Amino acid sequence: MKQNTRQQNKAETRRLLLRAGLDLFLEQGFEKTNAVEIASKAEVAVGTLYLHFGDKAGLLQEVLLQGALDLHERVMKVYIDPPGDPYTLARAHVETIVQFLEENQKEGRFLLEYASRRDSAITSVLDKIVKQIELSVESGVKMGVYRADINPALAARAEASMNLGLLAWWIQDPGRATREEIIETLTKFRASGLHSQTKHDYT
Amino acid sequence: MKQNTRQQNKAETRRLLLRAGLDLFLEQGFEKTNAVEIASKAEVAVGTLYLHFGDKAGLLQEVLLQGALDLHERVMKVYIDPPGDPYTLARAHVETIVQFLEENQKEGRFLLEYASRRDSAITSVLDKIVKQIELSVESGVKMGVYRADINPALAARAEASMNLGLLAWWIQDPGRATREEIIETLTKFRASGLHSQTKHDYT
Amino acid sequence: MKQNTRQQNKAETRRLLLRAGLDLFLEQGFEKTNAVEIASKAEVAVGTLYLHFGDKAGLLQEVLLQGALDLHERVMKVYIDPPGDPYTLARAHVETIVQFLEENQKEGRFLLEYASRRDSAITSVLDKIVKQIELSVESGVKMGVYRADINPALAARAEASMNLGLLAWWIQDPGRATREEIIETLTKFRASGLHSQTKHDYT
Amino acid sequence: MKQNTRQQNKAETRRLLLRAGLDLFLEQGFEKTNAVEIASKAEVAVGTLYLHFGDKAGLLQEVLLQGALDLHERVMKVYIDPPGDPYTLARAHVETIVQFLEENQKEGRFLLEYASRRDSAITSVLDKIVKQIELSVESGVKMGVYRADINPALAARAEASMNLGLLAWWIQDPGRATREEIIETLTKFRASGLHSQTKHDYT
DNA sequence: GATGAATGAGGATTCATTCAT
DNA sequence: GATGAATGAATCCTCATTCAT
Repeated sequence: MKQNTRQQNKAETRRLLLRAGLDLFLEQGFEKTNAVEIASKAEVAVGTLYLHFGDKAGLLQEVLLQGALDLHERVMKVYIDPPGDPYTLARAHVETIVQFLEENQKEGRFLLEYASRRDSAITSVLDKIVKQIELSVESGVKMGVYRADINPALAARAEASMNLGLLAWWIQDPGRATREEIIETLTKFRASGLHSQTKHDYT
Repeated sequence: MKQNTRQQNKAETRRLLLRAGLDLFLEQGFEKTNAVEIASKAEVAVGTLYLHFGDKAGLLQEVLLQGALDLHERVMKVYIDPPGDPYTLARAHVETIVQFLEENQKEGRFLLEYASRRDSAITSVLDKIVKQIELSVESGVKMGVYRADINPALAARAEASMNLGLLAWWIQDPGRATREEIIETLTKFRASGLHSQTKHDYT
Repeated sequence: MKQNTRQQNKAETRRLLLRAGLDLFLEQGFEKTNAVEIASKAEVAVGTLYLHFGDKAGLLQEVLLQGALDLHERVMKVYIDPPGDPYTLARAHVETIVQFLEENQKEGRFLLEYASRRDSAITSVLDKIVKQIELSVESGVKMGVYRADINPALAARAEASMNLGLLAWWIQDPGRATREEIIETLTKFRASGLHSQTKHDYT
Repeated sequence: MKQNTRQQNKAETRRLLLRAGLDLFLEQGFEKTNAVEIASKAEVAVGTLYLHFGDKAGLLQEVLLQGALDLHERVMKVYIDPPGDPYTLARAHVETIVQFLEENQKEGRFLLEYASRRDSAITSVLDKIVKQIELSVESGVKMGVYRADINPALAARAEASMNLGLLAWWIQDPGRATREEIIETLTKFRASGLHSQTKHDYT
């Protein structure tokens, strides 16, 4: 029992540090946030931060990983029992991300901010999401609803980039567009960019 | 004459510093690169860096600005006498960027790396490019070749994000796809994402 | 019985800590070895180290003292019933030390390493050994087998230094000389350095 | 000319740091002396220490090397035009060291203190001195004034250890013996330890 | 007796920037 | 304009030690 309390306290301390790190990294960026500040915000000693995460970068990785996993989990739910219709799937995918961003403003902003950084813990999670999109594109192509002349890996990457980029821009100042406009825009691009059609449509 | 030589030397020194800064920022990132290192690589004294750029951030701004302006100039050329057909325009836009990246690998990689940073000098240049895309979208809508139910500002931003994101990913390891595949993918998304079509197409 | 077991466990824990301390101090030096590391190597909690030895320095003292006492005990045995002949005594003294070093490589190396440190617990033990040598020198002088024009205290100190220094050097890389060569060298210096002889011998 | 002044100032700064380091390391030991303290004593900023020596250990090495080279130079002078008689050579060698210690109390004490530390810059210089003694022993053996049954390398090492050890002990409290007693003791050991004589002398 | 998470003062090192030459 | 030695505030990280369990 006692041991259990100790475990709980340790976990609680860890949680406090993760939250403090998230807040400060988001506010000021990783480089401008210093270790004492984080510890102080978490109301623990600096040493405790190093005890739990090894170094400041270790804390960043964990913060990032935590957020990325949360988002990943959400997005994956859409694919567990996916709507057959690509447009609906595209919309569900986009809506889930927007939903997540609205519920977890800080985590979301932070993730978007660091998603493009090299060597961040996010990269691998991002890759997984892209892979998932790729699979759904492939199945769409097989089913004949998506154009065959497309490279699913590239299309998936392009789409993820578009989502991330537009959302990062939007979330920095949500007054720039309504939630619905954002969802619409992204959905249209996705759905139609993949849909079968011929070039002569444009001439 | 002597004056002229001095001018030339000054410009040359500036060029050396910009190049050294670009190389090191790209290799190690801005924060991990220090002023003495840059000066040393440029084979001048640290003081000289401060003479030319005020401070380290000043050098970064100039490096970024230089690259962004070069890219911007290139992209703008496409819009001076644009092809009427949206698909061709989209392709020309994308091709120009890819071309630039291949000719200026380092500058390109660096720009893409910093494009998503808040407060970077690049942001304003990026905004200009986005604005240009927005105008072309608007004109496409007016001409009736683009769907009317689209927010040109958002579409432009979405497209720019997609370009940047996919290209950043590609340029980190060009073996991931051929140049042509990249151009194709981006062009298709752009052209079709904007083209008139109705939702029932997908049902 | 249970009490007995507890006693045994306590003694065992102490032994584990002493050994872990010895190993790590020898490998990395006292300053670069930290308490958690020692405890971890001994497979006990840090607190336990403090329970047994008060502080890190306390452990060092005990490690040193233990080794020094072991060595002292050995050396003293030679003087309990000493051979009358100075050469044989000198040889027996030297051989005992070499023997000890070979049997307790780690302890030995450690002792030699710290013997010259100021303020180490070893100093007092070393002083005792030197005193013992001094007594034997004095008795030799009285017996007329050692030259009278010598300061026994200094001679004893000189000899102890020589022993320690050469042995420390040897033990760091035993390939440098055979065991017998070391013993021979030290014995000769001792025996003859003290033996009566007149300066004109050398002219 | 200006450049020259700059050079001189730099050298002066270096000298100040070396002296401050020597003083403090001697007083408190390397580990207990901190960088700010050294810089402060040298009346420069901490950064300057790092500019000149890379790190704290770098300063220690230089201090040690400087002292060792000074001593080495002195000792070597004895061997440039050595007295043919071994006793006189032995005495000259010992006297030179004692002389040096008296003239450079601090450097001397410091050298002796650190001579036995592993991996100190001193080791290589000490090895050179030992090598020199070895050569003189070898030549003594060839000339027939030293016993043939001795390993010159070991004898040289033994003697150097003896010198260092006794001197280190003496210099810590010079009241323990007169200068003359020290010289006498070391000279006798050296001269007689090496001189030809047979074991049966002692039986 | 034993545990090990937490502490926080202390120390090493960095590096943007200055300024006398 | 150019130089580069010097600066010192800022920051990262360590680790001996404690104490509630």
